[in-house]
Amino acid sequence: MNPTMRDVADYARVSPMTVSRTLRDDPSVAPEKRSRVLAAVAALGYRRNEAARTLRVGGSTKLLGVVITNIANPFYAQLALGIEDHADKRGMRVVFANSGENTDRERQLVQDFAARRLDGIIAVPAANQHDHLDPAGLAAVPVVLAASPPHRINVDAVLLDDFGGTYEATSMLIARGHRNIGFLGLPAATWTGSERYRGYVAALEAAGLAVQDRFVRRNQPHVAAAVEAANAILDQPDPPTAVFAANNRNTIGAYRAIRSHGGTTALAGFDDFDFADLLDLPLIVVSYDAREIGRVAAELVCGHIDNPSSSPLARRVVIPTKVIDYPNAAS
Amino acid sequence: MNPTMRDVADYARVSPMTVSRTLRDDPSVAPEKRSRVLAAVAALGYRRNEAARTLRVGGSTKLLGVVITNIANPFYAQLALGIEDHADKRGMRVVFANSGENTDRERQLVQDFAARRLDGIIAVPAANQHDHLDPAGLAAVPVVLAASPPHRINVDAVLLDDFGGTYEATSMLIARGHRNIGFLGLPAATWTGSERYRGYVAALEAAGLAVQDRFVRRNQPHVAAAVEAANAILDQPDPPTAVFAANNRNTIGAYRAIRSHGGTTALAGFDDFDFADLLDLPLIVVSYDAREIGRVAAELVCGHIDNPSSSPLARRVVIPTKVIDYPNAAS
DNA sequence: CGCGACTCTGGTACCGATACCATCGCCGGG
DNA sequence: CCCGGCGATGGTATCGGTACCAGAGTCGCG
Repeated sequence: MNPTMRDVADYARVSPMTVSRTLRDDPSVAPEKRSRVLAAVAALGYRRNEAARTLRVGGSTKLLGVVITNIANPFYAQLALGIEDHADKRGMRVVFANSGENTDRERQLVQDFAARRLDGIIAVPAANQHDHLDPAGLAAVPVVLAASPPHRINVDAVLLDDFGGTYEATSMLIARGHRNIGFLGLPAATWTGSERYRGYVAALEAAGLAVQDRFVRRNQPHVAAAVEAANAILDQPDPPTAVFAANNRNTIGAYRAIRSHGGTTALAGFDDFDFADLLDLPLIVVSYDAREIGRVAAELVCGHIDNPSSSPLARRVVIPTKVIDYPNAAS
Repeated sequence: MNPTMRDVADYARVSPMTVSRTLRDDPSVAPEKRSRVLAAVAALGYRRNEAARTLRVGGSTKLLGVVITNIANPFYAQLALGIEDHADKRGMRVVFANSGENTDRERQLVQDFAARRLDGIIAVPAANQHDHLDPAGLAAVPVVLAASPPHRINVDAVLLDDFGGTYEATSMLIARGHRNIGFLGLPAATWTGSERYRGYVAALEAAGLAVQDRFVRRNQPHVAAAVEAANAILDQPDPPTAVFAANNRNTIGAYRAIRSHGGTTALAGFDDFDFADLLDLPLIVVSYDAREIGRVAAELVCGHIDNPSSSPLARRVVIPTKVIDYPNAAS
């Protein structure tokens, strides 16, 4: 068994209280006893049990829970870095869990986080159903959403300008003369999915162009499905001369499909990625600072941790997007 | 304050013990009281305090700690997925922390994990100094290393065939007629760094070629530094006709440098990545199943959790590598 | 020299849940 | 009819720390 505080106390011939105080840096411990305690700690390899401490002190596990939909997406790695940036400053650790874009699993995960009494939760919801993310049902653990505004619950959120970014990139395709533009999207049940679609439609309408449903596919869960969907669009008679892809998975899929079709279709997509400027076809991407999203989300959730009464603010922070044009002149 | 078990007991007019038993699915609770308890739980929004439970039961936080060097590297996202695959099966959660390739921070993180009494730790060490990763100094929390064998401590490890993969890829460059081959590596103080360099040297020597130090750079912490190092190699008189890059960061850096030098230098690198087949220059990569590394590491650490006596096995599992040739014919 | 004030230390109870043992009521067999 | 046995329930101590309060010792000042 691991040594306990009492073991240290016995070894140092003091009371457990003196040990506790020493480890809490309480100034009211005589230097001599203090050093005896520290020597005992070293000799026994003692380590304070944080679970017990948490229980007594009545809170603060110093853990921040993060529920995301898909770790494999590099967007989330950046988000994680941003959250860690801020958590570190406060001596907090970050617990990750992957919902796999499944709301049931998401519910299970946040329940588990609440039972563990994590100090706060940052969630990227898998769908528009958010009842299970209400702090009221989660032992009052503060919740902040990322990439999606809350639906029928009252929490803060950090958002992207999904509509604006898509609108701008689609408009750029239109400005270059494209009149038939395909769309590879995300499920309409997600905020991101509906907003990006809305941006696409608005840009077309602003230019007096009609949305053609035969050029629209909205549910590709992985790259292979995106390739297939893009092929289906490009194989039609009188195919579009450009495609907008609503996230990195779809952009990659579309890229592969376009390349295998001769590479003459223009492509724009949401989410920047590492190699966007090294590809062998031109590309427009909607870029944003994913790390900043994490940082802001962590700040917001820590604000609620410090000041539990401030729950019902429901703030929204919108992170701007920037359209980047990679000409990628075939060398 | 959150409701406690006593509150539930009062509400349901039973003793706390009956509530505890009900929530533990103990069969010896009469159906009628059982349903009264469940009703009270629902009415009060009660949630069992896992910290208290852990304290009493004396262990099992059901948390697995993962210390990695750099979350932004997609390799770790796959590793994380593999770990989660296995952890999930056992109802465990995963706590992540980023050491930033800093051994002091790594020490601090594992100490913190031990103090929290996590059930196990999986670490990708930042350097060859492993004393702080010895379970003996960590409240006997089982430790498994990934991507590096233990140095002077006695723990299991999941390894990559760093030497073999590098040897094979370098040999492929030689087989294609290259005689001067540059090397962009990792710090010699890391296992991965020294093994991959060893593989490079061995392949050259097996072909009767000499290692030329002027073509070797071994410490690029990020892509920008890798670009610079690659430029420095390529700008020399009589430059190499091929380069081997020891990880994805260096491969990307080398790729950018080669491209800006006209794209005539051949390139091979360790780590596959998403767009390797979509670039506009040919490329050879050493590929492996990163997710499998995580899965195996989780299995090993769970083995020790189940059977704490089996500590001193010091098993090694080696995950094979596969060389992939992306011709990337400029379309 | 006496007394309050201040410093340091230890005893005790308690955070929330559960292991252990005692108790109570009920049943059937002798 | 009495007693052993069993199923259901509750009381109590405990896990490892820490808040709170009490007590011992020291010092300075009137």
